Amino acid sequence: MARIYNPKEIEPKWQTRWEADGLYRARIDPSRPKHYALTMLPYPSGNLHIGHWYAMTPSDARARFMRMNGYNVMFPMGFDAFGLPAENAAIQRNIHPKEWTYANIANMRKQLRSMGAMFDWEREAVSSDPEYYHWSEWFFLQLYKHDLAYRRRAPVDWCPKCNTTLAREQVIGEERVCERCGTPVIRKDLEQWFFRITNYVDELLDFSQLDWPEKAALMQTHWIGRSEGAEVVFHTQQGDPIEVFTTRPDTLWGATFMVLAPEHPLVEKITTPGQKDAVEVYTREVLRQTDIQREATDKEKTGVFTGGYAVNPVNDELIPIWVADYVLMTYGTGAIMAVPAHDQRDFEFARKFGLEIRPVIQPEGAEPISAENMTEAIPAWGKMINSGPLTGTPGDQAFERTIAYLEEHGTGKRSVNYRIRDWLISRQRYWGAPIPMIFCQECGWQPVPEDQLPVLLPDDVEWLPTGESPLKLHPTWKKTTCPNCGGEAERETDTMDTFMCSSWYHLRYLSPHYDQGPFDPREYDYWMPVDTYTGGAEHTTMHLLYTRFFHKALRDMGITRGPEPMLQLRNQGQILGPDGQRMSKSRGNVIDPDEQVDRYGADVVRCYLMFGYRWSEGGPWNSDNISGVVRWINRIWSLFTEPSPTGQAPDEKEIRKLRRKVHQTLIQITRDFKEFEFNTIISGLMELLNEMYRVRELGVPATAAWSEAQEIYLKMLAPVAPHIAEELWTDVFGKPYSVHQQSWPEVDLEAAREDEITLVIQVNGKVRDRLTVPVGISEVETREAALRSEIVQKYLNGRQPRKVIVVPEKLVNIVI
RNA sequence: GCCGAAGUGGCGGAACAGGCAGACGCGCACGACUCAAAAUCGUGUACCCUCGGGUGUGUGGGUUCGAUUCCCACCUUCGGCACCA
Repeated sequence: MARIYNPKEIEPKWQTRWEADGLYRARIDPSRPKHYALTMLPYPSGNLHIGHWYAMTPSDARARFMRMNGYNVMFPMGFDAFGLPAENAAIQRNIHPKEWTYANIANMRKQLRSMGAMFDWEREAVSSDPEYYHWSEWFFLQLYKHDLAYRRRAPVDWCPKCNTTLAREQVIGEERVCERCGTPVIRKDLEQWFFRITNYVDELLDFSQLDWPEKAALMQTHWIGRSEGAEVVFHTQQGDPIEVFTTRPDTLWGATFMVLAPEHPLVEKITTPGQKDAVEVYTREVLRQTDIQREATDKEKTGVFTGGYAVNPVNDELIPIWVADYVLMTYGTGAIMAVPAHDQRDFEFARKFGLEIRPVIQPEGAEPISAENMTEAIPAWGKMINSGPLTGTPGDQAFERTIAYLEEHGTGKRSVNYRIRDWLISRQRYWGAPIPMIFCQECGWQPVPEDQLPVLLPDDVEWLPTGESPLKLHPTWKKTTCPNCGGEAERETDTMDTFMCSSWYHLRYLSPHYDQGPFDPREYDYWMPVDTYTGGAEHTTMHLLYTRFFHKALRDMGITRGPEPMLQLRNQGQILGPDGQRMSKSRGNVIDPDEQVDRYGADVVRCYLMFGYRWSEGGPWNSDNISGVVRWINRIWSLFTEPSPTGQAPDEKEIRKLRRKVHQTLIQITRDFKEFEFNTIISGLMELLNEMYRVRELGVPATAAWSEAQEIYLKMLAPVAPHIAEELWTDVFGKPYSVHQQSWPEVDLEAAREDEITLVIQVNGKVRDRLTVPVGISEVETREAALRSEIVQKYLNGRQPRKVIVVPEKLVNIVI
């Protein structure tokens, strides 16, 4: 009796059965190769988004494919559960962040289960659980012990809406807005905790061990921003050294003035009494401005003369020292030598304030440069001119020879600068892992002893409308004793950046309840590193950079091993609303996955998300296109559950054709899984189904080839549509449970082989004829067959071809 | 401004070593079934055409017997960076 395809019945049925049987439990098994597949964990915002489905279900399909290929696969899931939205809910709706977070997690677990993914829920980790953040704190202490965590007063970015500092990476775009809430950040001078990610910059620039998208490596490379150059020491007339960094030491003889950042510590000292008022007015004005105003690249250069002079160490010339806000205190030394002839910014400044412009580089083949005629700086490399002893040095040697000259004379040295800053991890918020440090008036900052971890967050907290951290306001929590002298002391009330928690979650999945350390070393030895990591490209310069740093720092402490934590990375694109805009509640274009699952079933939603897009690109949700997938799934159901026509004798040729299509599809789909090309996996399965429908009418269903096709079909379907595949395999066909424990089918190359091919005949590059020829036809035979073609004869019209190109088993091009 | 990626039918997309452009699907048209509609099934579907053929993968050039694919320039869209010395 044919049944109707009813995903509402079969999907929960199998989800329950798989879970009860522990089908997806990942256990150490040294006899099998392991595969650690990881997809970025969600923030428990309350509801799963269709974007989560888009990111996770193809990852799941691929993890399932790896499992069928003999790998012992771990595919864990958890929650990045600390963070500001929980506190905002607390302030707005008077719900405790813990309550809000854990209610959301409970809901999202349910939603995640409806995907039918092979998550191993026994390995679930939640970063806001004390048993998790115990070890976030412990990692902080290890970094502190190894001098990779330190406290420093520095100008930092502050989000006035979130009431907290942010890492440089969390300030987005030219508008310099908060990564979370989009509010423009302001600059504050604060004492904060930092991690020394800059100790690892050179290693972080090495991507040779990684199979990552080039784009991701490039973004990290740009973010780190390595520049090679020289450090040169100038001296003021009073004898104070001013260090500058330059990428163009070869232009040193063209330095006609110096510029200090307004915050530079020497500004006050070198300013002469006559310039004092002007300098003070200027610096005060600059410091008043927002970063956006100050760092706008199109604004006209401003600055003021200090009255002081410095000596250029290569020619002993006195050059004026200016203060200007186009020099940033946060990069290099906060001071520059200005070479207006060869740097556009210095050029604009010099023109505006009438400072000398002196060309010292003559690029090859260019007109001789003269200061009067220049309309812009000449940044190109070239022969050194007007450069004392180095005059005449060719462009390709200028850089090295100048550095050698500086080192010989003790006035400078080779130097490398980076754009990246140390990672600011202090957050003035409640809902995060406490920074386990104690301040004692006598002993200074002291780490919390490891046996006193975790420092627990207090539950009894209140929020003031000012948005100040409740930890700071708590009456007793911060009061403690100094671990060193036993005297009265105070806890650090700042918590850690949540990126700290997510820098090691892949390690917590190894053993989420282990209490002797952050993870069980036996699990580490078997499962790490992560073999395949998938997620959004927006995490490239934050989470992914932090995670790599974390792994390398821990490796140097002997905690982790190997060069990298995540070997292979793939980024999926983004699903937009049906209007092509980013989905958001305010636009009202949000697609709710629960609704879609309710309407079509999880298998259809999974397959549509795989079929409709290039996974790496994404695109707008299209509710029309899903009907193609609905039809396809229904046609699978019908073909596999309805009786096939009988009576007709099978045709050998059709049997051969079916087997060929089956095995060709298997080859194609195997490759597509490896390459993350999910759309052609589905279209391949659609094509094969169409072929099965075709031969069904031709007596083939009574044959062994038909049974083989059905079996291979369900195995290939299993990773993408796990429920219907299981239902058909186990319940309809009565094959041994579970389809998800079957091996990936073996390709029969003989069956996949074509025995004749369509030879394309071109005349002058245009297709004129097609011939059917046997596989293995020789080049000579191919050529002759093509020339015998009537159509070719007509074009030749008795003439000899000028040239005949033969591509074996593909094409002949006859040039007349 | 700098760096990078991408532009293919009405639409999503395929073409994986430079060798049949448009697989698969949506949509549309026509047909079958039906009193009718939906669902389902079948056929067709890049454009132009005088039915010989001609044109066509953002635009213009180049390399090649042959280019969606390689090279150069430009346009558009998206992503990253942005006074980084």
